[in-house]
Amino acid sequence: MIALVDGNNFYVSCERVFDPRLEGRPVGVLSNNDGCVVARSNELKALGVGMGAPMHLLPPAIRRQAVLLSSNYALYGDMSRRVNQVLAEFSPDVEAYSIDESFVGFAGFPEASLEERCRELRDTVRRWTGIPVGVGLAPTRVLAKVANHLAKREPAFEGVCWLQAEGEATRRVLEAWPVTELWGVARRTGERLALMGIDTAWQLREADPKRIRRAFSVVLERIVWELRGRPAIALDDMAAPRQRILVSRSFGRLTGAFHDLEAALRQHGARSAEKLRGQGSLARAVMVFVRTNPFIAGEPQYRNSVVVPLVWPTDDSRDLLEAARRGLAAIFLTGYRYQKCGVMLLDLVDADHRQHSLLETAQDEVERGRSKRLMATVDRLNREMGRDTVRFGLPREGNAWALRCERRTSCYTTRWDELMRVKTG
DNA sequence: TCTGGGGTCCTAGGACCC
DNA sequence: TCTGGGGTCCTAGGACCC
Repeated sequence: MIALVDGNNFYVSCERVFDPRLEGRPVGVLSNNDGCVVARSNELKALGVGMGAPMHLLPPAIRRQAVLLSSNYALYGDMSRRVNQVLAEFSPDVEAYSIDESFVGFAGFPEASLEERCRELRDTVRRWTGIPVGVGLAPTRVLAKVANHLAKREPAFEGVCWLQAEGEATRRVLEAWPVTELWGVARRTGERLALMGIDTAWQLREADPKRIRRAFSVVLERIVWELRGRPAIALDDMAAPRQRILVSRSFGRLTGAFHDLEAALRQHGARSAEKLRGQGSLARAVMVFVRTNPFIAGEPQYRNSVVVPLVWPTDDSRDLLEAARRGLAAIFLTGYRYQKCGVMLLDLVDADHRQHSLLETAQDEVERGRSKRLMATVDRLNREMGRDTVRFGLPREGNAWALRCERRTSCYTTRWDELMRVKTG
Protein backbone atom coordinates (compact mmCIF):
# COMPACT_ATOMS: atom_id res chain seq x y z
CA MET A 1 0.00 0.00 0.00
CA ILE A 2 1.09 3.49 -0.76
CA ALA A 3 -0.17 6.78 0.65
CA LEU A 4 -0.20 10.13 -1.07
CA VAL A 5 0.10 12.93 1.46
CA ASP A 6 -0.75 16.32 0.06
CA GLY A 7 -0.84 19.70 1.79
CA ASN A 8 -4.23 21.41 1.55
CA ASN A 9 -3.87 24.65 -0.44
CA PHE A 10 -0.24 24.36 0.59
CA TYR A 11 1.10 27.88 0.05
CA VAL A 12 -1.95 29.41 1.69
CA SER A 13 -1.63 27.02 4.63
CA CYS A 14 2.03 28.01 5.08
CA GLU A 15 1.02 31.67 5.23
CA ARG A 16 -1.73 30.93 7.72
CA VAL A 17 0.63 29.15 10.08
CA PHE A 18 2.39 32.46 10.67
CA ASP A 19 -0.59 34.78 10.39
CA PRO A 20 -3.70 33.30 12.00
CA ARG A 21 -5.69 36.36 10.94
CA LEU A 22 -5.80 34.77 7.49
CA GLU A 23 -7.89 31.91 8.87
CA GLY A 24 -11.43 31.82 7.47
CA ARG A 25 -10.71 34.54 4.90
CA PRO A 26 -10.34 34.26 1.12
CA VAL A 27 -6.57 34.09 0.58
CA GLY A 28 -4.56 33.69 -2.62
CA VAL A 29 -0.85 33.32 -3.32
CA LEU A 30 0.48 34.80 -6.57
CA SER A 31 3.09 33.58 -9.03
CA ASN A 32 6.31 35.46 -9.64
CA ASN A 33 5.77 39.06 -10.71
CA ASP A 34 2.40 38.84 -8.96
CA GLY A 35 1.14 37.54 -12.30
CA CYS A 36 -1.51 34.96 -11.54
CA VAL A 37 -3.09 33.12 -8.65
CA VAL A 38 -1.30 29.82 -8.00
CA ALA A 39 -2.78 28.82 -4.63
CA ARG A 40 -6.24 29.50 -3.24
CA SER A 41 -7.89 29.01 0.11
CA ASN A 42 -11.27 27.28 0.05
CA GLU A 43 -12.92 30.66 0.62
CA LEU A 44 -11.23 32.08 -2.50
CA LYS A 45 -12.20 29.02 -4.55
CA ALA A 46 -15.78 29.57 -3.41
CA LEU A 47 -15.65 33.06 -4.90
CA GLY A 48 -15.05 31.48 -8.29
CA VAL A 49 -11.35 32.30 -8.67
CA GLY A 50 -9.76 29.61 -10.83
CA MET A 51 -6.28 28.14 -10.67
CA GLY A 52 -3.92 30.33 -12.68
CA ALA A 53 -6.34 33.24 -12.93
CA PRO A 54 -4.47 36.34 -14.10
CA MET A 55 -4.27 38.83 -11.27
CA HIS A 56 -5.19 41.84 -13.42
CA LEU A 57 -8.41 40.18 -14.58
CA LEU A 58 -9.80 39.59 -11.09
CA PRO A 59 -13.02 41.55 -10.47
CA PRO A 60 -12.45 44.56 -8.21
CA ALA A 61 -14.90 43.22 -5.63
CA ILE A 62 -12.76 40.12 -5.19
CA ARG A 63 -9.56 42.11 -4.99
CA ARG A 64 -11.04 44.17 -2.18
CA GLN A 65 -12.33 41.17 -0.29
CA ALA A 66 -9.40 38.79 -0.69
CA VAL A 67 -5.91 38.81 0.75
CA LEU A 68 -3.53 38.30 -2.20
CA LEU A 69 0.09 37.59 -1.32
CA SER A 70 3.28 37.39 -3.37
CA SER A 71 4.87 33.96 -3.25
CA ASN A 72 7.48 33.32 -0.59
CA TYR A 73 9.34 30.22 -1.76
CA ALA A 74 11.93 30.31 1.00
CA LEU A 75 9.10 29.83 3.48
CA TYR A 76 7.25 27.12 1.50
CA GLY A 77 10.41 25.17 0.83
CA ASP A 78 11.32 25.13 4.48
CA MET A 79 7.82 24.10 5.56
CA SER A 80 7.88 21.33 2.96
CA ARG A 81 11.10 20.00 4.43
CA ARG A 82 9.54 19.96 7.90
CA VAL A 83 6.48 18.05 6.72
CA ASN A 84 8.71 15.40 5.13
CA GLN A 85 10.67 15.08 8.37
CA VAL A 86 7.45 14.19 10.15
CA LEU A 87 6.48 11.69 7.44
CA ALA A 88 9.83 9.97 7.89
CA GLU A 89 8.77 9.14 11.45
CA PHE A 90 6.01 6.94 10.04
CA SER A 91 7.78 5.05 7.27
CA PRO A 92 11.34 4.70 6.01
CA ASP A 93 10.00 5.01 2.46
CA VAL A 94 9.17 8.68 1.76
CA GLU A 95 9.40 10.12 -1.75
CA ALA A 96 9.00 13.87 -2.01
CA TYR A 97 7.15 14.24 -5.30
CA SER A 98 6.70 18.01 -5.29
CA ILE A 99 6.85 20.85 -2.81
CA ASP A 100 3.45 19.92 -1.37
CA GLU A 101 3.09 16.20 -2.13
CA SER A 102 4.88 13.07 -0.94
CA PHE A 103 4.33 9.38 -1.48
CA VAL A 104 4.76 7.25 1.63
CA GLY A 105 5.27 3.52 1.05
CA PHE A 106 3.79 1.09 3.56
CA ALA A 107 5.04 -2.20 2.14
CA GLY A 108 5.36 -4.73 4.96
CA PHE A 109 3.15 -2.83 7.40
CA PRO A 110 0.14 -4.82 8.68
CA GLU A 111 -2.92 -3.68 6.71
CA ALA A 112 -5.29 -3.92 9.64
CA SER A 113 -3.75 -0.91 11.33
CA LEU A 114 -2.84 1.13 8.24
CA GLU A 115 -5.79 3.47 8.28
CA GLU A 116 -5.22 4.21 11.93
CA ARG A 117 -1.57 4.86 11.21
CA CYS A 118 -2.48 7.32 8.46
CA ARG A 119 -4.82 9.20 10.79
CA GLU A 120 -2.08 9.48 13.34
CA LEU A 121 0.31 10.68 10.62
CA ARG A 122 -2.13 13.37 9.56
CA ASP A 123 -2.69 14.58 13.12
CA THR A 124 1.04 14.64 13.83
CA VAL A 125 1.86 16.70 10.73
CA ARG A 126 -0.82 19.17 11.76
CA ARG A 127 0.41 19.38 15.36
CA TRP A 128 4.14 19.64 14.60
CA THR A 129 4.08 21.87 11.50
CA GLY A 130 0.65 23.51 11.49
CA ILE A 131 -0.02 22.26 7.95
CA PRO A 132 -3.30 20.42 7.25
CA VAL A 133 -2.87 17.49 4.85
CA GLY A 134 -5.07 14.96 3.08
CA VAL A 135 -4.05 11.29 2.88
CA GLY A 136 -5.04 8.91 0.08
CA LEU A 137 -4.19 5.25 0.59
CA ALA A 138 -4.30 2.67 -2.23
CA PRO A 139 -2.32 -0.16 -3.85
CA THR A 140 -1.01 2.09 -6.66
CA ARG A 141 -0.01 5.70 -7.18
CA VAL A 142 -2.80 6.48 -9.65
CA LEU A 143 -5.42 5.15 -7.23
CA ALA A 144 -3.75 6.92 -4.30
CA LYS A 145 -4.16 10.18 -6.21
CA VAL A 146 -7.87 9.51 -6.60
CA ALA A 147 -8.15 8.57 -2.93
CA ASN A 148 -6.33 11.75 -1.93
CA HIS A 149 -8.84 13.90 -3.84
CA LEU A 150 -11.69 12.07 -2.14
CA ALA A 151 -10.10 12.54 1.26
CA LYS A 152 -10.09 16.28 0.74
CA ARG A 153 -13.41 16.62 -1.03
CA GLU A 154 -15.69 14.43 1.08
CA PRO A 155 -15.88 15.62 4.69
CA ALA A 156 -17.04 12.16 5.77
CA PHE A 157 -13.53 10.81 5.26
CA GLU A 158 -12.04 13.27 7.73
CA GLY A 159 -8.90 13.66 5.67
CA VAL A 160 -7.99 9.99 5.17
CA CYS A 161 -9.40 7.81 2.38
CA TRP A 162 -8.50 4.21 1.60
CA LEU A 163 -9.36 3.06 -1.91
CA GLN A 164 -9.14 -0.68 -2.64
CA ALA A 165 -8.42 -1.97 -6.13
CA GLU A 166 -11.56 -4.11 -6.24
CA GLY A 167 -15.10 -3.83 -4.95
CA GLU A 168 -18.37 -2.05 -5.53
CA ALA A 169 -17.29 1.16 -3.77
CA THR A 170 -14.26 1.56 -6.03
CA ARG A 171 -16.35 0.88 -9.08
CA ARG A 172 -18.83 3.60 -8.15
CA VAL A 173 -16.02 6.09 -7.56
CA LEU A 174 -14.30 5.38 -10.88
CA GLU A 175 -17.55 5.43 -12.85
CA ALA A 176 -18.15 8.97 -11.65
CA TRP A 177 -14.52 10.03 -12.24
CA PRO A 178 -13.89 11.95 -15.50
CA VAL A 179 -10.90 10.38 -17.20
CA THR A 180 -9.19 13.77 -17.53
CA GLU A 181 -9.10 14.10 -13.75
CA LEU A 182 -6.75 11.14 -13.50
CA TRP A 183 -3.07 11.70 -12.85
CA GLY A 184 -1.33 11.62 -16.24
CA VAL A 185 -4.40 12.21 -18.42
CA ALA A 186 -4.94 15.79 -19.53
CA ARG A 187 -6.95 17.55 -22.20
CA ARG A 188 -5.21 16.26 -25.34
CA THR A 189 -5.33 12.63 -24.35
CA GLY A 190 -8.86 13.14 -23.02
CA GLU A 191 -10.07 14.38 -26.41
CA ARG A 192 -8.68 11.32 -28.17
CA LEU A 193 -10.05 8.94 -25.54
CA ALA A 194 -13.50 10.49 -25.97
CA LEU A 195 -13.39 9.55 -29.65
CA MET A 196 -13.00 5.94 -28.54
CA GLY A 197 -15.97 6.29 -26.21
CA ILE A 198 -13.83 6.42 -23.07
CA ASP A 199 -14.93 9.22 -20.75
CA THR A 200 -14.62 7.81 -17.23
CA ALA A 201 -11.81 6.28 -15.22
CA TRP A 202 -13.80 3.04 -15.04
CA GLN A 203 -14.05 2.79 -18.83
CA LEU A 204 -10.29 3.31 -19.11
CA ARG A 205 -9.67 0.65 -16.50
CA GLU A 206 -11.79 -1.81 -18.48
CA ALA A 207 -10.10 -1.00 -21.80
CA ASP A 208 -7.65 -3.45 -23.37
CA PRO A 209 -4.15 -2.36 -22.28
CA LYS A 210 -2.57 -3.53 -25.55
CA ARG A 211 -5.02 -1.53 -27.59
CA ILE A 212 -4.39 1.53 -25.43
CA ARG A 213 -0.68 1.11 -25.91
CA ARG A 214 -1.04 0.90 -29.68
CA ALA A 215 -3.37 3.88 -29.92
CA PHE A 216 -1.50 6.05 -27.39
CA SER A 217 1.66 5.03 -25.61
CA VAL A 218 3.17 2.93 -22.90
CA VAL A 219 2.46 5.81 -20.51
CA LEU A 220 -1.30 5.45 -20.81
CA GLU A 221 -1.07 1.66 -20.73
CA ARG A 222 0.62 1.91 -17.34
CA ILE A 223 -2.27 4.02 -16.09
CA VAL A 224 -4.69 1.25 -17.07
CA TRP A 225 -2.69 -1.28 -15.04
CA GLU A 226 -2.52 1.09 -12.09
CA LEU A 227 -6.30 1.58 -12.17
CA ARG A 228 -6.62 -2.20 -11.92
CA GLY A 229 -4.45 -2.20 -8.82
CA ARG A 230 -1.21 -3.40 -10.39
CA PRO A 231 1.70 -1.01 -9.74
CA ALA A 232 3.30 0.09 -13.02
CA ILE A 233 4.65 3.54 -12.30
CA ALA A 234 7.97 3.93 -10.56
CA LEU A 235 8.92 7.36 -9.39
CA ASP A 236 12.17 8.83 -10.54
CA ASP A 237 14.59 8.98 -7.74
CA MET A 238 14.22 12.54 -6.50
CA ALA A 239 17.80 12.47 -5.24
CA ALA A 240 19.10 11.72 -8.73
CA PRO A 241 20.80 14.66 -10.40
CA ARG A 242 18.72 16.67 -12.85
CA GLN A 243 19.32 16.09 -16.54
CA ARG A 244 18.72 19.74 -17.41
CA ILE A 245 18.78 22.89 -15.34
CA LEU A 246 16.59 25.79 -16.33
CA VAL A 247 16.44 29.27 -14.84
CA SER A 248 14.18 31.87 -16.39
CA ARG A 249 12.00 34.76 -15.30
CA SER A 250 9.57 37.20 -16.80
CA PHE A 251 10.68 40.81 -16.53
CA GLY A 252 9.05 43.28 -14.18
CA ARG A 253 8.37 45.39 -17.28
CA LEU A 254 9.06 44.92 -20.98
CA THR A 255 12.41 46.04 -22.32
CA GLY A 256 14.11 46.31 -25.69
CA ALA A 257 17.57 47.04 -24.32
CA PHE A 258 20.36 44.54 -24.89
CA HIS A 259 21.99 45.41 -21.59
CA ASP A 260 18.79 44.57 -19.69
CA LEU A 261 18.66 41.10 -21.20
CA GLU A 262 22.38 40.69 -20.68
CA ALA A 263 22.06 41.56 -17.00
CA ALA A 264 19.08 39.26 -16.52
CA LEU A 265 20.89 36.39 -18.22
CA ARG A 266 23.92 37.00 -16.03
CA GLN A 267 21.74 36.55 -12.98
CA HIS A 268 19.96 33.46 -14.37
CA GLY A 269 23.25 32.02 -15.57
CA ALA A 270 24.85 32.47 -12.17
CA ARG A 271 21.90 30.85 -10.46
CA SER A 272 21.91 27.90 -12.87
CA ALA A 273 25.66 27.44 -12.32
CA GLU A 274 25.04 27.32 -8.59
CA LYS A 275 22.43 24.61 -9.05
CA LEU A 276 24.81 22.74 -11.36
CA ARG A 277 27.59 22.70 -8.76
CA GLY A 278 25.05 21.86 -6.07
CA GLN A 279 24.32 18.55 -7.76
CA GLY A 280 27.92 17.86 -8.70
CA SER A 281 27.54 18.06 -12.48
CA LEU A 282 29.29 19.72 -15.41
CA ALA A 283 27.50 21.16 -18.43
CA ARG A 284 28.54 20.57 -22.02
CA ALA A 285 26.18 23.12 -23.56
CA VAL A 286 24.25 26.24 -22.66
CA MET A 287 20.89 27.12 -24.20
CA VAL A 288 19.65 30.71 -24.18
CA PHE A 289 16.14 31.83 -25.12
CA VAL A 290 14.38 35.18 -25.40
CA ARG A 291 10.80 36.06 -26.20
CA THR A 292 8.34 38.92 -26.41
CA ASN A 293 4.97 38.87 -24.67
CA PRO A 294 2.61 36.69 -26.76
CA PHE A 295 -0.43 38.06 -24.93
CA ILE A 296 -0.11 41.55 -26.34
CA ALA A 297 -2.05 41.58 -29.60
CA GLY A 298 -0.70 43.85 -32.31
CA GLU A 299 2.79 43.93 -30.80
CA PRO A 300 5.54 42.54 -33.06
CA GLN A 301 6.38 39.07 -31.77
CA TYR A 302 9.73 37.35 -31.68
CA ARG A 303 11.04 34.26 -29.95
CA ASN A 304 14.23 32.43 -30.49
CA SER A 305 16.73 30.17 -28.80
CA VAL A 306 20.22 28.95 -29.45
CA VAL A 307 22.41 26.19 -28.08
CA VAL A 308 26.03 27.13 -27.42
CA PRO A 309 28.32 24.09 -27.09
CA LEU A 310 31.17 24.32 -24.60
CA VAL A 311 34.67 23.24 -25.54
CA TRP A 312 35.10 21.38 -22.27
CA PRO A 313 32.45 20.36 -19.76
CA THR A 314 32.45 22.99 -17.02
CA ASP A 315 30.76 24.23 -13.87
CA ASP A 316 32.63 27.53 -13.76
CA SER A 317 30.17 30.44 -13.70
CA ARG A 318 32.49 32.55 -15.81
CA ASP A 319 32.54 30.02 -18.68
CA LEU A 320 28.78 29.54 -18.52
CA LEU A 321 28.07 33.28 -18.42
CA GLU A 322 30.37 33.89 -21.36
CA ALA A 323 28.58 31.21 -23.39
CA ALA A 324 25.20 32.69 -22.44
CA ARG A 325 26.33 36.14 -23.52
CA ARG A 326 27.50 34.84 -26.88
CA GLY A 327 24.16 33.07 -27.30
CA LEU A 328 22.25 36.24 -26.56
CA ALA A 329 24.34 38.22 -29.03
CA ALA A 330 23.50 35.64 -31.69
CA ILE A 331 19.72 35.85 -31.32
CA PHE A 332 19.06 39.37 -30.00
CA LEU A 333 17.22 41.66 -32.41
CA THR A 334 16.45 45.32 -31.89
CA GLY A 335 12.94 46.65 -32.37
CA TYR A 336 11.19 44.25 -29.99
CA ARG A 337 10.05 44.62 -26.41
CA TYR A 338 11.15 41.49 -24.61
CA GLN A 339 9.17 39.91 -21.80
CA LYS A 340 11.25 36.94 -20.77
CA CYS A 341 14.58 35.24 -21.15
CA GLY A 342 16.26 32.21 -19.67
CA VAL A 343 19.25 29.90 -19.52
CA MET A 344 19.19 26.14 -19.73
CA LEU A 345 22.23 23.97 -18.96
CA LEU A 346 22.23 20.87 -21.14
CA ASP A 347 24.07 17.65 -21.64
CA LEU A 348 25.07 17.35 -18.01
CA VAL A 349 27.72 14.91 -16.85
CA ASP A 350 28.92 13.82 -13.45
CA ALA A 351 31.83 15.99 -12.32
CA ASP A 352 33.64 12.99 -10.85
CA HIS A 353 33.63 11.08 -14.11
CA ARG A 354 34.87 13.84 -16.32
CA GLN A 355 36.60 12.64 -19.44
CA HIS A 356 40.09 13.99 -19.81
CA SER A 357 41.04 15.51 -23.10
CA LEU A 358 44.24 14.66 -24.91
CA LEU A 359 44.72 18.34 -25.58
CA GLU A 360 44.85 19.31 -21.93
CA THR A 361 48.05 20.72 -20.57
CA ALA A 362 49.38 20.92 -17.05
CA GLN A 363 48.44 24.57 -17.14
CA ASP A 364 44.79 23.62 -17.75
CA GLU A 365 44.96 21.35 -14.74
CA VAL A 366 46.22 24.18 -12.53
CA GLU A 367 43.58 26.53 -13.90
CA ARG A 368 40.85 24.02 -13.12
CA GLY A 369 41.94 23.67 -9.52
CA ARG A 370 41.84 27.43 -9.19
CA SER A 371 38.37 27.60 -10.71
CA LYS A 372 37.10 24.92 -8.38
CA ARG A 373 38.32 26.76 -5.29
CA LEU A 374 36.92 30.07 -6.49
CA MET A 375 33.48 28.64 -7.22
CA ALA A 376 33.38 26.80 -3.90
CA THR A 377 34.13 30.08 -2.16
CA VAL A 378 31.43 31.96 -4.08
CA ASP A 379 28.87 29.29 -3.24
CA ARG A 380 29.82 29.24 0.42
CA LEU A 381 29.57 33.01 0.79
CA ASN A 382 26.21 33.13 -0.93
CA ARG A 383 24.94 30.25 1.18
CA GLU A 384 26.11 31.63 4.48
CA MET A 385 25.77 35.36 3.95
CA GLY A 386 22.65 35.35 1.77
CA ARG A 387 22.03 35.11 -1.91
CA ASP A 388 23.80 37.69 -4.09
CA THR A 389 26.50 38.45 -1.54
CA VAL A 390 28.93 37.70 -4.35
CA ARG A 391 27.82 38.12 -7.93
CA PHE A 392 29.16 38.45 -11.42
CA GLY A 393 28.94 41.97 -12.80
CA LEU A 394 27.24 44.92 -11.19
CA PRO A 395 23.48 45.23 -10.96
CA ARG A 396 21.97 48.39 -12.44
CA GLU A 397 19.61 50.64 -10.58
CA GLY A 398 15.93 50.37 -11.44
CA ASN A 399 16.51 47.51 -13.85
CA ALA A 400 13.56 46.55 -15.98
CA TRP A 401 13.93 42.87 -15.33
CA ALA A 402 13.71 42.97 -11.55
CA LEU A 403 10.77 40.98 -10.21
CA ARG A 404 7.70 42.59 -8.85
CA CYS A 405 6.67 41.08 -5.55
CA GLU A 406 5.09 43.77 -3.49
CA ARG A 407 3.06 41.59 -1.19
CA ARG A 408 5.58 39.11 0.07
CA THR A 409 5.37 38.00 3.68
CA SER A 410 8.42 37.46 5.85
CA CYS A 411 10.76 34.48 5.74
CA TYR A 412 9.64 33.48 9.21
CA THR A 413 11.52 30.22 9.38
CA THR A 414 14.75 31.03 7.59
CA ARG A 415 15.63 34.64 8.47
CA TRP A 416 15.92 35.99 11.97
CA ASP A 417 15.82 39.61 10.80
CA GLU A 418 12.46 39.06 9.11
CA LEU A 419 11.03 37.24 12.09
CA MET A 420 11.89 40.28 14.24
CA ARG A 421 10.22 42.55 11.71
CA VAL A 422 6.91 40.81 12.42
CA LYS A 423 7.19 41.25 16.14
CA THR A 424 8.01 44.92 16.06
CA GLY A 425 6.07 45.87 12.97
C1' DT B 1 0.38 48.13 -16.94
C1' DC B 2 -0.65 43.62 -15.98
C1' DT B 3 -0.89 36.21 -18.00
C1' DG B 4 4.81 31.77 -13.54
C1' DG B 5 8.68 28.62 -13.46
C1' DG B 6 10.86 24.21 -13.49
C1' DG B 7 10.89 19.71 -14.59
C1' DT B 8 10.09 14.58 -16.79
C1' DC B 9 9.28 10.89 -20.19
C1' DC B 10 8.16 9.13 -24.72
C1' DT B 11 8.01 8.87 -29.77
C1' DA B 12 9.15 9.61 -34.47
C1' DG B 13 12.38 10.27 -37.77
C1' DG B 14 17.01 11.09 -39.63
C1' DA B 15 21.88 9.78 -39.86
C1' DC B 16 24.81 6.29 -39.70
C1' DC B 17 26.68 1.48 -39.35
C1' DC B 18 27.37 -3.40 -40.92
C1' DT C 1 22.07 -5.93 -62.99
C1' DC C 2 20.80 -6.59 -58.52
C1' DT C 3 19.03 -2.29 -54.34
C1' DG C 4 17.94 -6.01 -47.47
C1' DG C 5 17.34 -6.05 -42.87
C1' DG C 6 18.57 -4.89 -38.66
C1' DG C 7 20.70 -2.14 -35.24
C1' DT C 8 22.25 2.37 -32.51
C1' DC C 9 22.39 7.17 -31.41
C1' DC C 10 20.68 11.71 -31.46
C1' DT C 11 17.30 15.45 -31.66
C1' DA C 12 12.97 17.90 -31.84
C1' DG C 13 8.63 18.16 -30.32
C1' DG C 14 4.46 16.61 -27.83
C1' DA C 15 2.23 15.78 -23.57
C1' DC C 16 2.07 15.96 -18.94
C1' DC C 17 3.09 17.17 -13.94
C1' DC C 18 2.97 20.58 -9.84
